[in-house]
Order: sequence, then C-alpha cells, then structure tokens
Amino acid sequence: MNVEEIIKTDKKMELPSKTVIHLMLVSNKVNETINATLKPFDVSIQQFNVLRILRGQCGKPANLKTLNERMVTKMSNTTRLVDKLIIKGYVKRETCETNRRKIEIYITPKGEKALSSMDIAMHKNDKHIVQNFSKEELEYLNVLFNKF
Amino acid sequence: MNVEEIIKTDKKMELPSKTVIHLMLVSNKVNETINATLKPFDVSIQQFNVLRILRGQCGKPANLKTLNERMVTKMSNTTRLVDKLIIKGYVKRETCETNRRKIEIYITPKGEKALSSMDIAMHKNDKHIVQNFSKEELEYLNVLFNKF
DNA sequence: AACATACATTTGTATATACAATTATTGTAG
DNA sequence: CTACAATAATTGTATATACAAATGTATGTT
Repeated sequence: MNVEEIIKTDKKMELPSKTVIHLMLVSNKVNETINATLKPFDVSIQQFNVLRILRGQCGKPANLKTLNERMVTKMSNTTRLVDKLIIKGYVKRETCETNRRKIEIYITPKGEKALSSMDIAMHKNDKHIVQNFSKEELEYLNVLFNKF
Repeated sequence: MNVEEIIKTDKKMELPSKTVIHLMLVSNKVNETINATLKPFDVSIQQFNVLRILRGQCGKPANLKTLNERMVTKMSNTTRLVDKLIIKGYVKRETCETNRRKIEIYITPKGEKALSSMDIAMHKNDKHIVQNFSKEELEYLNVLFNKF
C-alpha cells in the first residue's frame, strides 16, 4: 500500500485530504480481497452481510427495515438482494402476521450451512488483511475508527 | 460511528474480522459524505479522481492505462468515465501520434476551473470527516494505513 | 513479407446500485 | 367511519460497474 507513491503528484496535500484518500485506497484494496474470497461461493459482500445479520437474529426473523438499517444499502436494493438469496435457497420470506406491511426474513438451514463455509474463508482473509499489524496496533486502529 | 452497536450480535468476533468490518463501515460513511459533496457538481467520485490525476500531470497528457493504474476502477469503466467527462467538456481525448494504440487525455481549462470549485467543497468535507482527530492521531492513522 | 503475439482501448452484456414513484397496509384526526 | 398521513416494501428507470470478448495497432520471429 504505497500511497505516497500513488498520490505523489499532489505535493502540497493537507493531512485531512491525504487521510481520506488513503482511507479510500485501503478500503478498495480490502474490498477486492473480500470480493475474491466470496466469489467461489457466488454471493456478493452485501448478500454475505444479510446472511450474517440473519444468523445474528438467532432464529428470530428480521424485517427489511431492520436489515436495511444494519446494512449500508438502500432500501430498494434490499428487496432485490433478498430476492437473490431466496433463489439460492439461503433465506425465506414471509409476511408478518400482526402487521402485514412488514416482511419477515429468516435464514434457512441451507443458508446457515453455506454461511459457515463462507465464514471460514472470510476469517482467513480477515487475518491475512491485517497480517502486518500487531494486536496493539489493531486495537488502537479500532479506537481511531470510532472517531470517524 | 457506533460500530460496537451495529455489530453487537456477533459477540465472539475476533479482532481481525472486527477491524475489517469496522473499516468497511467507516469507508461507507465517508463515501456517502463525498458523494453528497460532489453531487452539486454532477460528477462521481471516480470522475473527480480522473480530473485530479489529469491536473497532477501538469499539462502532460495521461493515457488510459496510466489513469487506470492510479485509480481503482476497471479498464472498461475508464473509457466510459472519460466519455462522461468529455461530454461535460472537462477533458479532451486525442490519439497518440507516436503510438496510435494509445489515447492521450488532457484536462481542459473548463475542467480545471470546475475542479477548483470541487476542491474547495471537498477540502471542507475532508476536514469535517476528520474533525474528531488530533494532528498526531491523523498522522498515526496514516502510518497504520500503510500497513494494509 | 507473413504470421503470431502482445499491447491499448473499446464494446457487449449481465448484474448492481441510486433515486423516485408506486402499492399495500396501518394509524389517527375530525 | 371516512379521509388523510405514515409506514413498509416493491417496482421502474437510469446510471454504474464487472467481466469477457472484440477491435485496432505495434512488435518480434522465421
């Protein structure tokens, strides 16, 4: 990650701008490795996130709004994101009995199983991404992230 | 940026995975503010980056390959990205005399002018993004970013 | 010179995303 | 109880992006 190299043309760049660009470069790089990791499983990062959130519900359903709040995506995408997961058989969609405006989404056993194997690959990738960091550096990095 | 809140469901998450998720959340948040900042100028982040790279060339043209290396985008996009900028009159595209495979791209005076006003808005946004950081924290953050 | 190979960019196509408008259901003020 | 606003999700559409294949140009080999 030789950022100085990449942005070297703008010599008089101030620290805030440099940091923002640096952040973007890092996140793009990380994103690429995540995409590559998930590719064999034929799910996108977003789809993976939905599955993770649903598993975190421990059997309780999540409605689209909840999903959306936990994710970065826009509402309109979430519907179609779930569509894709339904096609794969990873989640189930039902109308809420008490409030028929709401849609309840569950992860299926097949989804849980698939998610488990994704987890292993992702966890390996996560460790690879931060391989150059000491434990203390990582902890401090998380502290700094909270300031954004 | 209350990440612990957002990812609270996965209690036993390890530091590397937590950090990667944290990074994604931060970068998504930052991206949103950048998009909002550039919206009045009717350019995307990518288009803005192309303009910045071209200005950094100080009059010298950049070919698509160079542009692409400095950016995150895939090659196929870069062509169409430049198309958009040409429509707006911000850049000029010419075939290289000595190697007609290459395409040389210049920023126009109109492009430079537009970029200047974008810069002001972006710079303001950059400072806003990192407003909670001290100078030392920012500097250390950049050091940590280099470890990715 | 003819051919294969490499290079630089473009195009086609499928999928993803953003944004606005729409549908369906529920809550509530008069 | 009706009309209107609020909520939850979906759909339409335009634009963006990813990936593979195609185009046009240059270079190297026999």
